[in-house]
Amino acid sequence: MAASSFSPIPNKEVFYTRVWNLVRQVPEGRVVTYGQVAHLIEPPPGIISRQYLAFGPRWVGSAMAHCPADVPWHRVINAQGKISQRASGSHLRQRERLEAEGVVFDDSGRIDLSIYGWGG
DNA sequence: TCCTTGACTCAGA
DNA sequence: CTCTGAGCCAAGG
Repeated sequence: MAASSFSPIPNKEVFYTRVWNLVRQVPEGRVVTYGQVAHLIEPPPGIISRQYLAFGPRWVGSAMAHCPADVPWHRVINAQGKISQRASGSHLRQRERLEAEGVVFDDSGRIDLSIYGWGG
């Protein structure tokens, strides 16, 4: 009933902010996976843990789709250690930025998370 | 309001 | 190693 007078800030907005805040803490030359981000941050209140486990990583992806310019979005990759190719074509610049930070790619275009993974 | 698309991950074959 | 299906959310037209 309280939501009739004004537009309340969706929990997803808070979730996005937490995602951006965590990504900003990723040091240069390190990478982190979507699933790892979803696991490190605190999920919004009222969220079902089962749904969070299933779609948490996708929410992180949605958050990165609208992340501010100061967020090192290029340091976020998928659990396979590879860069997700997207229609925007920004994945090309993502690899370019990572290589500029000293990240080495495998012959298959995969990054060794044991070395470049955040906390690894 | 319905339908389509999407920066994901895991398990099984 | 690669390929497929399930999960059942969010944003835009």
